[in-house]
Amino acid sequence: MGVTIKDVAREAKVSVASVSRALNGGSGVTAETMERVREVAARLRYIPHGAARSLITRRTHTIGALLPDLYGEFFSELIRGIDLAARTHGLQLLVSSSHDGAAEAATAMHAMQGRVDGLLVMSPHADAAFLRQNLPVGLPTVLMNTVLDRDDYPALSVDNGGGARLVVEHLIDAGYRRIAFIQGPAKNHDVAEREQAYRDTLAKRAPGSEAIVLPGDFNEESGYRAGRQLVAMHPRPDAVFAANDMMAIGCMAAIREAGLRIPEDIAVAGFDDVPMARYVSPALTTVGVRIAELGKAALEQLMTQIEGRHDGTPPAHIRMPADLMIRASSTNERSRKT
Amino acid sequence: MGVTIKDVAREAKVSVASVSRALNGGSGVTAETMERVREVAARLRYIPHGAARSLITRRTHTIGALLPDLYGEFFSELIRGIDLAARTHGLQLLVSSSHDGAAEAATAMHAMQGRVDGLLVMSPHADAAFLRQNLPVGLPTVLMNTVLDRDDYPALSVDNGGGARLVVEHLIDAGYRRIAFIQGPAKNHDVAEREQAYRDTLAKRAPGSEAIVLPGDFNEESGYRAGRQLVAMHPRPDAVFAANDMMAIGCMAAIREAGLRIPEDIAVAGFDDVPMARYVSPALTTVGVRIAELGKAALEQLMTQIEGRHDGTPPAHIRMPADLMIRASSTNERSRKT
DNA sequence: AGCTCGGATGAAAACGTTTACGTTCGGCTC
DNA sequence: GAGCCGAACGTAAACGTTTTCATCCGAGCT
Repeated sequence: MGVTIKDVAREAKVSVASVSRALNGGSGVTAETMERVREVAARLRYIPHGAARSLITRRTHTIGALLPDLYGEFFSELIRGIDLAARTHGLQLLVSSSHDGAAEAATAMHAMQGRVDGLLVMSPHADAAFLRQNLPVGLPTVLMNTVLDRDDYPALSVDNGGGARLVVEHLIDAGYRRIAFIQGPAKNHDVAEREQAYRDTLAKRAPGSEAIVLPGDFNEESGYRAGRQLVAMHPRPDAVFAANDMMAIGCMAAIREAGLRIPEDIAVAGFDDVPMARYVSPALTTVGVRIAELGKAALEQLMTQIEGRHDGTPPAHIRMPADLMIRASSTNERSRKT
Repeated sequence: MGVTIKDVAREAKVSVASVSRALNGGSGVTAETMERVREVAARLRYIPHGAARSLITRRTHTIGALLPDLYGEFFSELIRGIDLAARTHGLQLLVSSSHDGAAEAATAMHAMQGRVDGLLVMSPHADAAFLRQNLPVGLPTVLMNTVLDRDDYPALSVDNGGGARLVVEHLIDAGYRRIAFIQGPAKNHDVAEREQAYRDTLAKRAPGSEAIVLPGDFNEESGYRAGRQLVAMHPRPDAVFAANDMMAIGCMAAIREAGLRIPEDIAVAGFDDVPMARYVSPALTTVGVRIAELGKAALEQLMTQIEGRHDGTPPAHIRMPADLMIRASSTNERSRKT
């Protein structure tokens, strides 16, 4: 169907080898034949067949990204960071998302074999055993936000613990004491780290107070439900820290509906700093995680691996710093309270 | 480096042909040898080489998506729709974005050759001549939001004109008369359609009023700048229709800063219905364009083309309906005004 | 017993490239 | 003018699969 290198060779009256030389480096051919070949190739609209080419060069100029989802600001931002970095290296992006089950994730990984030069993996199913079993051997891989018992692969992740600690410290410093926490999806490792830091910081910095934990699933609606529970509690919490921004926003809606003021009656904080966070009113205090930077850093890490510059050092595990963004939803100037 | 089919064949003491048969359909081999081959393949962690396989099968199980950008709600949503549809067909997604120039877009297209079964194209550079010149011949292609003089390729696009008309009609019906419009990027075709409909509707439904057009570039900040200009005008417009939601939101900030009320002093409307639109206050009147559905529809269209069911009918050009979402930013109950 | 038929298997071609290796040929050095 | 060297070019192998075709073998039939 398509026009191949042979067609060009025949038309230009040279061998396929010369066509290849003329179109690539250009060394080893006369300026004249190169000219002629290029002209013919353009006229015939010859475009090299990617699969055939990468079969022999062992290079695909593509990197694969395995993500749990594509929905929402977080992944949008992550992909953007990866894509931006990828195109400075002249790479394409093969994305695969929404692996609900481990089997599906495995299939996606297998499908990458021979089509990518390296893999960026963010998957809830990606424990060490799973990876060892399913990763194509010898394929450079970098993990993102993945819990790993051993340091088999380089990994990047958000400093969930540090971010959550900053939030709780900020709330305590602002005088809030009964601070609730809204969880995310059950098996999410990021959430677990945030919750742990919430509990630890609370215990350390406000010894008398107890942890108040409500369920959630990262969606706005679950934040709304948690907010409904929250306002009905006795005694009522005076601050709430949601495991992500969307739930915080849902929670704010519930608080407003109950006729309470933010932050005078209840302060609200989130996690992620999605663009929307600064537009809701009051603007949402949250943790900025520089997601695009994480994507970029992960790709750079992958590139050093692909280009074979393993300097013998064991694979690094980098934590991306998380910044506290203090906004109106928690900046009530009130002094201590019981 | 990787383990190939030959390794499996040697280890299982059969020919590569039998390995291939055992691992694929399974027909043409004894149950016993199939068992043995599968065991060996699993033990060796054999994963077929995608490029080699698709070189001969002429199938990649991948579709390419050429997008101008990945940033923001619009593309996030679009990719999600495409991805969702793709995975029901068992397809991977090869994305390529941010082609600033035509040359870059052409390179991206060429890189797809031999790596995808079909192409989804959304590009400002994609006029008919460009496509004819750069699209790999014989590669199924569907266009999205692309202006085309002839009906060479099937295409899907948002009903920009219809959506904009609904907004302007709504504003006029609500009693607004001095309605301004904030433009998007200069060469954007969607924007041009929206602006045209704005002008037409205004002329038809509110004959006395004149068009007031401010520059913008789709970013929130340009909306803010337009808002600053807007509030300083004499006479001041009493409504503003931004070519997208982010600019509308920026504009709202400028209006609020000027001490004016929305919608009492100035009504605001946007386009796209990004998730944020319902969370700003007042909630933003806008046009919902079902972006994910557009992506899904485009992919389905592409699939029928790939599977060779061209039923002789000329390629369809489908318009996705746009729904007016009336919210608080424009629902001031005021009767006519000069 | 001889024949045919069909299923399991292996050898080899094919996919479209790149590249190692020969071959040719022109020009240079002596 | 003979010999040599290097550049240009063609031939063919290689990449890892799938698939066609031929071969082999055992079972069933006459």
